[in-house]
Amino acid sequence: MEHTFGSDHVSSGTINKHAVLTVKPLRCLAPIFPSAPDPSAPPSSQYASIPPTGPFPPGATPFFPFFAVNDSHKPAHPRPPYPIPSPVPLNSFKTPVSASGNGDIGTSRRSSRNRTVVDDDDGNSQSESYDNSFERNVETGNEVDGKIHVTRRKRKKKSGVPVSNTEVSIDSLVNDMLRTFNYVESDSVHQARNDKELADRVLIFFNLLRRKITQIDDKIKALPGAARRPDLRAGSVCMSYNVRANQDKRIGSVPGVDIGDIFFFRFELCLVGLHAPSMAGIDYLSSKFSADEEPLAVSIVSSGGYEDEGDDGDVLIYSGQGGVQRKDKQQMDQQLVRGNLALERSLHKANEVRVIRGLKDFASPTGKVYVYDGLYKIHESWIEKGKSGCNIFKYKLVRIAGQPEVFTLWKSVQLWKDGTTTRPGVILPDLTSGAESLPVCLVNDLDGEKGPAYFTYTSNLKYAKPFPSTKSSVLNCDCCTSGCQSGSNCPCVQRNEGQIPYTSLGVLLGHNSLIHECSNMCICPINCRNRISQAGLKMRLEVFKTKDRGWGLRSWDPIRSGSFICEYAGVVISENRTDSDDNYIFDATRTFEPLEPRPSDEPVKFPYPLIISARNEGNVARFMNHSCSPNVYWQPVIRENQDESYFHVGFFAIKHIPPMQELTFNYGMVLADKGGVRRKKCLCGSSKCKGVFY
DNA sequence: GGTTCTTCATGGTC
DNA sequence: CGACCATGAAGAAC
Repeated sequence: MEHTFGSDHVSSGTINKHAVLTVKPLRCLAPIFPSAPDPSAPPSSQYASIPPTGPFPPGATPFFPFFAVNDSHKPAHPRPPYPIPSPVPLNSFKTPVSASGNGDIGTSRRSSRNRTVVDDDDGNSQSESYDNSFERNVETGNEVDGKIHVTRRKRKKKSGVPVSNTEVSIDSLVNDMLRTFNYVESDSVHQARNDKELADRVLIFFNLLRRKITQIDDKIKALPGAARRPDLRAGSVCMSYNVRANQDKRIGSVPGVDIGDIFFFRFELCLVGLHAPSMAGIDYLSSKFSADEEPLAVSIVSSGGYEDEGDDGDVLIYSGQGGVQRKDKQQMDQQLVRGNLALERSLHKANEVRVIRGLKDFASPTGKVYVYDGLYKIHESWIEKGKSGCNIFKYKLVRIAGQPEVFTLWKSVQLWKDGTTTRPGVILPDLTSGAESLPVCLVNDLDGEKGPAYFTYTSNLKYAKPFPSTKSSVLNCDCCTSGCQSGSNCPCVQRNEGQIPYTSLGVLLGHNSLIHECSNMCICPINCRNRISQAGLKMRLEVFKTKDRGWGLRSWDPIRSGSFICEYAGVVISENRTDSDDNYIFDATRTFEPLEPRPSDEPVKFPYPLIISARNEGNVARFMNHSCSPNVYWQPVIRENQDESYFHVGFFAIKHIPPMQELTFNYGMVLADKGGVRRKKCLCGSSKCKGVFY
């Protein structure tokens, strides 16, 4: 991506804060504090004709704007034009299809080669007579049938293990997801337009599957004490069905993975080809595949398991592996074998080594976030005595110059959050003036502009007319005083087809048609798991001046894919009152590209009209710019009222978003026959850019 | 080719 | 909250 990781910060010394703070428009940003909508006013006739029954009326696509993966009902769209193999009941995801058959869902193409990409003598990465792209791989497999060995993945089969309900559920889930994602032939995942898109798709699939498996585990209580590892199971499925990228090990950078990209599971590193071992910290080319018959290190994960030192952003002291008896935890001398040997050889070969740093994820106290920190070279190695008195190998890695800042940026953000240092370029420390649960600062470290045009900050969505029937004194749910649970009889949960649409971390389970949240009509507390989008901002955001697209929005915190970011606040306006000069419009009547490849790749429409103007009053969402390859999408959420014409627009992360990367969503397309909407030139810079937006 | 072995993970429980 | 622990899966090594 084009973000520059703060390298262009104007130093704080160049900013006259006093002058900035006296700028009039911004001093007038008086917040309007959240207030309940007026229930006494008459209902809006604009939406009154829409039947409140069912998630969607007949004929409306339930897949807006994306698909819905739901194991509780079958997809409602007609059969796609291409042949879909009948779902093969997988015995278990652990033993995916051992039977023969062409085109079965279980068929996984996996060539038996184990080519590697190695450095030549000049230090340039070159392919060993083999192009790493999967499309090429598939081509070759088709053209020279037999040369590229097409095999099914064989897994160890545990004998005598009964197939549990959980596994049955997961099997059908996997089948559904593979179909929905059009991954029936595993190769179709690789129809991505570029490396980045491929890596993104792999991660999206993995995370959707992982969250769904978590949900099934929650529902079907597994044996107590049994460690449930949705990450490993989802990862294993991805491996089996070849939903992965950059399978061939290589030295140097990995296509589709940018420096600064973040990951939340070790398996994600594995699936995008950044670091193959599922647990081990050192990845290396085995001696068989390296030029000198010596192993060479390709990547390391520094995650806090050993006594590493990495305080300096450009130097990392990394400990070798081994020396710990895993059963009795006894310490012993480390040996110069495996990863340690590979690092030693890489020191002499002076090849680039990818470094992934495992940092504490402050957003979730239990969690860890892995940050790809770019390429390093090993400068020294030595042996020292560890705390236990045993020998430990140490390696000094130095970051190659000229790469975008990552670790130093993370450290800066931490200091800003602590209040230890001030964010350079701050114009206003909190443009919401306290209307949000967290401050949102306004920053310009590019030029002299002092802020956006005047507007009133509100965190609410205002309907032109209040809710209709206000016999809503009837409680929505009065069952869950400690928060609602999936699978319960809670009416709010039932409206979501029996499942709370969020994980325990508050991450959206999948792309739903419509989310029914609990509300202040319910007895459950505000921290109920079914009230994610009304609990306010959870991450530190900033509004900043972009290079060429006015003001934009980005986050100081890393964002997990599926996380709620904010809703679109403003004033609901009617369709015929839209003003072509209004640049702060959210328009649900436009057509939207599906997030994922679907049988028909046509844009889809949301079945209800909703247009919000945030020109005069709005929240942070009004600063989100358009992009043709966005990292945020929107999702209708119903809360106070069960009438589906009164929904909120919730924004969720499509993928993991590193700190300080601009948040963007797709504004949608306007049909050609509709006048009055100005086209604007799109500057998103994406390879999929359509050139214009509305 | 199968099997063993190793491994800076996880999520739960205490 | 930290220590502990059972369960894991990929891939190198044998």
